[in-house]
Amino acid sequence: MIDLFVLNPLSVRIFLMADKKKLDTSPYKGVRDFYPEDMYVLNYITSVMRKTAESFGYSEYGASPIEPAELYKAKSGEEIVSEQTYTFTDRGGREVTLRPEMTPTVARMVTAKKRELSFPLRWYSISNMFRYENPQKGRLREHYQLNMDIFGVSGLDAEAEIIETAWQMMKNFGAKDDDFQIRINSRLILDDIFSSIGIKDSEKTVLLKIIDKKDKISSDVFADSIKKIIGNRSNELLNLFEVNQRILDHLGTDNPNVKNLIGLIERLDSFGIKNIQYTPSLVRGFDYYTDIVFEIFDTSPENKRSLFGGGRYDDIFNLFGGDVIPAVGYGMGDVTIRDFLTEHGLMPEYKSNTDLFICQVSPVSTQEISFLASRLRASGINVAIDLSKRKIGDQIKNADKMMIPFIVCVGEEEIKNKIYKIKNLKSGKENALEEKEISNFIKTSGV
RNA sequence: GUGGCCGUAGCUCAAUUGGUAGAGUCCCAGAUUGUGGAUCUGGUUGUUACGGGUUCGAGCCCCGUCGGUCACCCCA
Repeated sequence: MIDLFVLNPLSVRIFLMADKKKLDTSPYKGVRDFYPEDMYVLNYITSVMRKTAESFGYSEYGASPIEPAELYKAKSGEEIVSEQTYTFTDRGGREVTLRPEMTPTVARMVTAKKRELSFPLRWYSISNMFRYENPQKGRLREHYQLNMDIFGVSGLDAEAEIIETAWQMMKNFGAKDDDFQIRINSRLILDDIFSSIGIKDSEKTVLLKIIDKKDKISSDVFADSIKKIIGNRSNELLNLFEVNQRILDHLGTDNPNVKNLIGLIERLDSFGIKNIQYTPSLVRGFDYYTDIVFEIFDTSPENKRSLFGGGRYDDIFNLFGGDVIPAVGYGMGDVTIRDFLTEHGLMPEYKSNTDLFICQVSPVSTQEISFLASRLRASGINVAIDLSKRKIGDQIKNADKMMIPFIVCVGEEEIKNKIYKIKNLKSGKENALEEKEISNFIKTSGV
């Protein structure tokens, strides 16, 4: 209840009926408010993503965050849909889900217009995703995610390009080559290894799960877990996983999947991408990836984790019937990237989008400075005027707090002489200018 | 869904074995009715997350709920 009402007994009586608790001001569990400073960072992140994606010729698409629940049930296990997503029944009895990822949506869209789209297709999207689980570092209930996909190319050209965009993305965020590592593996190579030592399909799923954890658990636990599933065949498997190269040697360079992987790494190397690491234990879930998978890893000791990743997922189009469409792509979330930028000191400094703040000095009226502001906006700069009518010092202080780079105080003198002292709040320097010079001065100031 | 740690002023944090809440900062006013960050003076910070319980007495102890954080599960 508001204090004002508490003072008045009559009001108290009236509002007792409502007797509402004070509303909580914090955001819903696991989601974020974006105050201007936060929005600035999000906008920075998405602008780098957008710029990079478009520099490779990718077109932006979008879709509603709400989808029929079947879209996810068909693809992933029933458990993920019921326990890890926001799924509910709408008023019309339809079961719907807030999208936890973009891939099913984009596959749906591509399939629907397959005949009129010109392949290969290069698409990207920056959209929010939802998942229902307890928040932890790098994983909230809502996050924004860039999705980069290339459809209609079945050879390694697609993988090479998509990984190059990921690498370029990191470079455009200011990362150096040794800040991160690109880990690559092939699901098909794992399959070949499994069949070469007689692993049954029924054992594969559990085995992949353990292999994926190899770097997170001790080698003893790893060996024991493997042994538990495949018994005495584990010796051979563990031996192969001891040294990365051993797996490739075991299958031989005539193996088409090995050939493909080596070709991809050589291609990337020729682009000047050197921070690549063949990582046989890289699995990435076990849902729809069919061949090459890759992950971008943060190499800093404090934040050793996967930043984002993706791979080839040709089979997902089976869901919608019809022909298979080859597809390679990845998803990159804003939360992990934000952590990465913070960790590596790559966060941009906040700056207001307002270029100039006009302080009002009495007896000049708000109307008079409004006219000036309006003319300046027409000349191409963003201008805010004071409405507080407080002391000049306070007006300047507020402008500075809002990180507005320039201010000008307008009073009788300025109106009479038509000369304005444009003050740079960071340096404290003032320049006396005519009105028509102001816009150009600010635009070329580099602030 | 499970577990550890945590929750005191807008923010960062104090408060002795349980004895009715404090500092810095921020904010507001003034010194300074046309120029910010400095200094000085004065001023407001609060149902100690919420709800129960134990006690003469709870910020402190116990139970529950909610939230934060980290991890597990899972990973899109």
